Amino acid sequence: MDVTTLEAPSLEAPSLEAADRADAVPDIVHSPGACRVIGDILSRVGDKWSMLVVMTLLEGDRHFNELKRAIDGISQQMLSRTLRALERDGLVVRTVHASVPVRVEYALSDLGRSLSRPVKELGAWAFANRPAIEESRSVFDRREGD
Amino acid sequence: MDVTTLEAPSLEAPSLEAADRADAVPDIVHSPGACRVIGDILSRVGDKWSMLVVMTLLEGDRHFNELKRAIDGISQQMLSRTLRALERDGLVVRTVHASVPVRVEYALSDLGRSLSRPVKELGAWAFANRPAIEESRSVFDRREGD
DNA sequence: CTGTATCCCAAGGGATACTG
DNA sequence: CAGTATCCCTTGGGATACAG
Repeated sequence: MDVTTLEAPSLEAPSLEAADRADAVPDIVHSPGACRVIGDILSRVGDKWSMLVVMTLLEGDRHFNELKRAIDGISQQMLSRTLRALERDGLVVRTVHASVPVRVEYALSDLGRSLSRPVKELGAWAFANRPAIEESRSVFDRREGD
Repeated sequence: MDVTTLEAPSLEAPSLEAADRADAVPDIVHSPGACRVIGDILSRVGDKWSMLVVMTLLEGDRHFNELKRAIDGISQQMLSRTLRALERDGLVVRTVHASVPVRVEYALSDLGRSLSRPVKELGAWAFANRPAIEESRSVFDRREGD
């Protein structure tokens, strides 16, 4: 699972079967109310913590502090909020083990796992194109500085 | 391009070739600095306006007010900011036509078009699973109300 | 250990008015 | 037409402290 392997995937040659599938996706933007829906889902999936939690849970179930340690950078507050939001949306399943020190396990639901697919694609895109984006930014900023 | 066709795609049977590809994507979360990168890209791509602009531009080049009208709901302010951010990141190309009433054309760059693929996937997921999410929410909220 | 509550600051984002 | 600037309110999100 080396990150460097990410440089390769589908930048110019985007694994045609996948491209195929994407092209088959109707243009949802132009349907009535699509903007609302897109905005809605994005505000859920689009915040970094949700994605990070989902991606972490992809590897297996985790307890609260395991998640906190794994994601690190996230505050208790945000982890708690994020998990409840994900649970509410049915993406994450919360299981309380009524042992002496209470343990709570978080796991992805099937819905959550299905989300991981497009999310990974986006992550892969981000990783693959980050150099291009940063290059573009520095060029832009340099021109601004004239 | 009927929206209803979106109900179908890959909920339980996620178009296996696509699932295949996603599984082939390395787990970027666990590489050093991955969180920062993901968060960074998400804050760019994750805000609804950016996505909406990209998806609108997918159909063809647009002028400022054409975009404003097409997306509707967006303020001048945000459209302006969003376009500049997208331009800075190299996702959108801005062309000024020095005619009498100044016309500015916005178009997707190759990078922008490549982004549209994962973005569409996410949009399709959102649309396909919205019913499940809303169902889950209402169940969750009802239990809260006990 | 697993949270919830409070405080508080910074960023997001709309409305409006003004400029080239 | 294509913006930039200002004002101002809402939301995101961190730190800390407290509770089951």
